[in-house]
Amino acid sequence: MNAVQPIATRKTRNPEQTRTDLLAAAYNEILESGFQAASLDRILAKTSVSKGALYHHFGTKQELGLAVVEDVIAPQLSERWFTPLQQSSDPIACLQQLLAEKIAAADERILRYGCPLNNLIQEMSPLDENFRQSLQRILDQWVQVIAAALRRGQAQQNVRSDVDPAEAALFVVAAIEGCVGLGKNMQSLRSYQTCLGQLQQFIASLAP
Amino acid sequence: MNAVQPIATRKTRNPEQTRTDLLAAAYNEILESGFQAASLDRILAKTSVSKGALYHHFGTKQELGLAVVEDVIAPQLSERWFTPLQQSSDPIACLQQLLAEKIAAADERILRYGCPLNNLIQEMSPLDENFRQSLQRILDQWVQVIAAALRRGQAQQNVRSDVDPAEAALFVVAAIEGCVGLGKNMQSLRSYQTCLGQLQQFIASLAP
DNA sequence: TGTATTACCAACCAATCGGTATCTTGTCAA
DNA sequence: TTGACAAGATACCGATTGGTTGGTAATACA
Repeated sequence: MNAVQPIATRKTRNPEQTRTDLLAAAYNEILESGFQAASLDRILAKTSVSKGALYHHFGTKQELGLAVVEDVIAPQLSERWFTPLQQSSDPIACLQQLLAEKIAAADERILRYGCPLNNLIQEMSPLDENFRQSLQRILDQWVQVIAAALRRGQAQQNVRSDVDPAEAALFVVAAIEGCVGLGKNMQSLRSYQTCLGQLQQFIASLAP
Repeated sequence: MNAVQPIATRKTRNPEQTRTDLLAAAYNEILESGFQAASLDRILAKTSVSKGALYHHFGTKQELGLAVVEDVIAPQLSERWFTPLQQSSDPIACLQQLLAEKIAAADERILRYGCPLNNLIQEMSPLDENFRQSLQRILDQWVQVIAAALRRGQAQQNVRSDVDPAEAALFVVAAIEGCVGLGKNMQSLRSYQTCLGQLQQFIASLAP
């Protein structure tokens, strides 16, 4: 009945899969408990990976956390925000659509646990310089991508010429994280969505 | 040489002072490490209060944390934000001045450790319903005070009539926390201040 | 002055933490 | 087929965690 198993899944060992499983479990554990309170034992219980295997792949808990930032969180943001913005010539329309998607996609999970990037920023930035720099690279890229899009929009007269692209981009990112953080406390889908709606109004005000 | 010691300081016991000392030390420890990672032993070391005394005043670590929220953080915000806004008849001018003060008062400490209220919201809201509700009461009040001020401003035609006071107030609070959170990662006074400057521009846009 | 109660102290506790030591086993190149 | 190394398993470690215990001393009240 069954097809012949592909070699990759017949192997009793699969280090890449082990690493991926650990990253996925660590990502969830960190999202739910924060990094410091994230328990390696709980991560291992979720993956049925042994502690020896974990410490074969990652030298320390910090190293595991940084890998979650680089290999899980960064690609997530890159796919959802950076790529669309880099391809768009009308930044205002693009931002409005991205925010509209964010409003439409709002579910219990983001309302409860917020934004993984923002969570780690608030918790780890003052405590660990490696975390701070790793997170800042992502944040910088986010701001730069929006700023570049706004500049292209100005060239095509889709964006008011008196707008400072860098400053506006900085504020947009801050406001997004602020909205998510507020929704996390309010636990109200409506508050979260109206808050992002106000941000949409701000973005609309950047048009000529 | 010394004046006669007042009775209050001559007493070998001073429970109110003990409680205040514990709250102050806990506030700082929580600000620097977060609530979960805050160590009771470190708090005790800072205050030279015994563990027995701590557990006489506070039943659990959670109770201590909630007391910090109610008795330290809430009064701080009340003094700096609620009172001025409640007394003002021109909410836009008042908000601009409060933000100007925030920009001028920006120092290394807020840049590094951020906003105590926001820190606890991000860390504890998903984990502890008591924390969430206690923090939400403060956040709700903040939003309500701004919304009420905007409504009074509309009555006096200092604020555009097409502005929804509740929604705008929600966004202003979210944006403030977003700016502080962003500065916490960037570790750049300039970024922090320009981000708040953009918020000032948004608030200016609420005027007729 | 006697007494009940509040305030405090020092020593201790089980549980959990991140991390390590030692070992076995699977995989692949030669 | 074999040797070398990567991958993984198990048992253990000291340190730290929040919290408890049984007791003492200061204070307020009668």
